Amino acid sequence: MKKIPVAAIVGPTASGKTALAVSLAERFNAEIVSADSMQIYKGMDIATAKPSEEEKRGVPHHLMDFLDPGQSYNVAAFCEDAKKSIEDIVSRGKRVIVCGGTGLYVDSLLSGLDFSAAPEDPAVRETLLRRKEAEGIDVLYRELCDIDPETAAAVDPRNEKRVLRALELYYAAGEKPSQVRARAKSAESPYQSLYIGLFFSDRQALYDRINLRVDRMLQNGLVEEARQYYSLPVSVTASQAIGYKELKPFLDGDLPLDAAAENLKRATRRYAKRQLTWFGRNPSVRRLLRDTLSDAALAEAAGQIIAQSNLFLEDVRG
RNA sequence: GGGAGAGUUCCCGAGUGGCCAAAGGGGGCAGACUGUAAAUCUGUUGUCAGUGACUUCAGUGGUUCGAAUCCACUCUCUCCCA
Repeated sequence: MKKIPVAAIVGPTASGKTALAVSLAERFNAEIVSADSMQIYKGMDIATAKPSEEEKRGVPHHLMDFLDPGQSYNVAAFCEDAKKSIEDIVSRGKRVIVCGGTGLYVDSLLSGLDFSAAPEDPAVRETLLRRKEAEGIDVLYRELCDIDPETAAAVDPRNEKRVLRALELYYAAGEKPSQVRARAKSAESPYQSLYIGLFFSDRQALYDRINLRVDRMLQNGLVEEARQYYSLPVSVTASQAIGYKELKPFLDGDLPLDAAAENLKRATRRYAKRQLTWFGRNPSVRRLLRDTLSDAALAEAAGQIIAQSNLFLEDVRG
């Protein structure tokens, strides 16, 4: 079967992925599939730097702004939804550009991970959670060591989420987590992907952009958005968003706004660093040094990479 | 003017004679990452050569085999009485 060509724009937050993706979409007659774990949520606009209609310039964006913050979401759901979006786009003869900063989502999708092989089991999870409370994570980790030394070796004993998930996999699937995961990985990817990653030779240049962006968010009403956000129930997934939890102490009157804003900037910088680490280790990412490049110059450089790769040469429908 | 107290490594903050380059936290830096991933977790953080050396605990001088820790004076800050 012919693989579907997909260009992926990745990079840290505030690096200019959104604008770049829109430019490229216009140039290559593409639509955008967002791979962002927070921009999926409705109402969380300012904090997630969701592009405005104007910024989208008429380019359709998929998997953005479609879920209520009360709903949980995860990689598996993303991969499933993204697959459908891509099929839809391709069926209409358009190209696909995946754009987003959630590395796990992008990589899982494009590498064709089969999550049906690694099921989720809320009941098992619940039981494990309760056991953790009662017996402690150490006991569970030792259990994992007995069950699957290979997985145990790769998981830090103190990383409760990972220990729990590994055990969940075992009790839900009935076989070693390492085997389950190997199977999930074995499926061949339906995509032919070209990663373009935005990087900075000068870390401070990125941090300056982040700081500036947070200031703008505040000017644009982030505080009010945070108030609304806290007026309704939020899912675990949505509760992780950077932008509200940092402002909470201010909303509660425990911290002045400038201090809360500083914490928000710091949280964002750290997030960006993790993204840099994630995408930086991927050898198939074509690096573009963003630094002081203008949006136009950046779009031109990225456009050339895509053109030279012949990724979008053939008719998608083949 | 008189009295009380404090000055520690990027920051906060332990340490009151050797086990102190100095707890802990914060911050920084680096890394991991397969159904919560904007999350979670790890390592590292005086300098230099890599089992050692060197410089550091406001400053100067002193006591001692040995001081961040004791003494004297100096500087700075906080507080109380005038």
